Amino acid sequence: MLNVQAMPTTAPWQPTAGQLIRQIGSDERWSTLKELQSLLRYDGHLQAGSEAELFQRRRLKAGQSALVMGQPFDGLYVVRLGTLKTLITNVDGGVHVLGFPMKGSLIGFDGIYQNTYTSDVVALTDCDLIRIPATNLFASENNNHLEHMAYWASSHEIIQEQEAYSLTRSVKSEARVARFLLTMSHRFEDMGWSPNRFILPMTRRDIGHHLSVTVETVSRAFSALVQQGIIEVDFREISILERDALCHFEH
Amino acid sequence: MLNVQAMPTTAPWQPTAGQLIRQIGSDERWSTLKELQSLLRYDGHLQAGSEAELFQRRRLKAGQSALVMGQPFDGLYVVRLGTLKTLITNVDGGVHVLGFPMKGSLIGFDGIYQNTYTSDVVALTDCDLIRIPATNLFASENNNHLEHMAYWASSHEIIQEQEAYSLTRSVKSEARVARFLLTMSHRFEDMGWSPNRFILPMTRRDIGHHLSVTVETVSRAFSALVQQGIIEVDFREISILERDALCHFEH
DNA sequence: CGCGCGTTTGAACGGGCTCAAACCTTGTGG
DNA sequence: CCACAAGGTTTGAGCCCGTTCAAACGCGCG
Repeated sequence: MLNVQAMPTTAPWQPTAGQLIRQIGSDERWSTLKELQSLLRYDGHLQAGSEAELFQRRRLKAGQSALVMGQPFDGLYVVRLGTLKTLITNVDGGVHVLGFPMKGSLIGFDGIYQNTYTSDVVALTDCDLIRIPATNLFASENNNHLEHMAYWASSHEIIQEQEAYSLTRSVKSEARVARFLLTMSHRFEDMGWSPNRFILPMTRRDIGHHLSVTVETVSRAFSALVQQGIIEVDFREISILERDALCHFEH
Repeated sequence: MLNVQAMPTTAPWQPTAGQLIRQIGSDERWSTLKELQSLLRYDGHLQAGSEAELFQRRRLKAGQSALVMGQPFDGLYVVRLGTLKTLITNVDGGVHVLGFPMKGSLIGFDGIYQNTYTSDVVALTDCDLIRIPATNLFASENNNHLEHMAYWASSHEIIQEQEAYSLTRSVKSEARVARFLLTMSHRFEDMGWSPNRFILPMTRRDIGHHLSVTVETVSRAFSALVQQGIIEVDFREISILERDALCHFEH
């Protein structure tokens, strides 16, 4: 399929080309509107038939593209399982990671304007997405609570971007990494996992591209936090020992 | 006048509380749905009655707050005239300017999630806003094309934020300032004014807070561009002499 | 006028980038 | 199963750019 990846200079993962077809497993299932509401934590009232309305799921293996910049908009996706990264690529090849969608995140919203996705979304782990087709979104004859929900959720996404925005310059890299870890910790806790011991699904490079620092700086910040006894690091596995100290950094 | 600037540590702007009432001038007029569509550049088809539907306008003098963080969501606003700044303030008083809404921009979208605005929006010049009340937005009994439009426009805003996002670290400050000037130039051109000669409505400090650099760095970047003969600067007035050279910087 | 604020420029410091090397993990093919 | 390759991670050394501190000037407004 037309999965033309944005490639820096060399080809990252070639296999993605043909796999978007194969990703449709035989054990494909469907999700209800009710599950969507639960994932998005939409507190609006349920309506009759919310169990009957079905949405297709989409499986992705780590490294596959969920959305490709430039492709025509064909709907929104809600993450049911796994972690992805949203990134934009400059003309000169420089990349910036906008965020790391996880369970309950809404992706593809940027494609509504001008019917084209404006960022790439790549799976970092095996993922399970729920597709909200554009047709369902805008063919609001009887029920427009679906659009309501997407509308509401996208507002949430904007806020998250704003928060991530404060992770820019002028704040020492160590503080930014500390804040990033707290954000991840909070998100893992939201998903029902341990907030003090988790495995980062992304590379140091991804983190760096998200925080706008280099790989080395991220690594050095981790080492510094370890040396202060605030966290423990074993490659991707992070243990938070002194949460208060970590919080104290983001000031 | 009530031009109380955002100040750290001490009380922010007390007056705003009572002023939201007084801002309603006597010469208040109304806007049609058709004007809204034109401002937002929404290319959807017009519907019957789009001339009849009326939306209240809201006048602001320079320095007044359009939206205050924490206040309950009561609708969206579309900028009809003037320039504002959207900013968030950290707990330690550090501010970050998310953007500069101008004619056609949609503001207040972040308030939909949890019914509370999450950022401050302050008028830099005298402004004229069009209010889209929450009641109109969500009471979509017969017409939901209003919500469609807001939905669509908010997607546009997200994209703009993404673009601004690439103005982070690792890009030399001079290049970021150059890019900022090009963005402003483009926006002025969109509004029908000269793209090569315009007056910046914001201070160097605001620009710095937007690009995450200090006032001095912005000033030095301007000076450097002047010295290279690329632009001319007379306080707030900017003249672009060598657009190509300016474009060449953002690489 | 004089105060506050915006703007500009200079000098010195420091933090993050660049370049480089070493180690480890992971996946692939023989 | 092992060897090898590719890429992720860590650490070090030196340099550059943006910050910080400081001072001067212009402008608007009370």
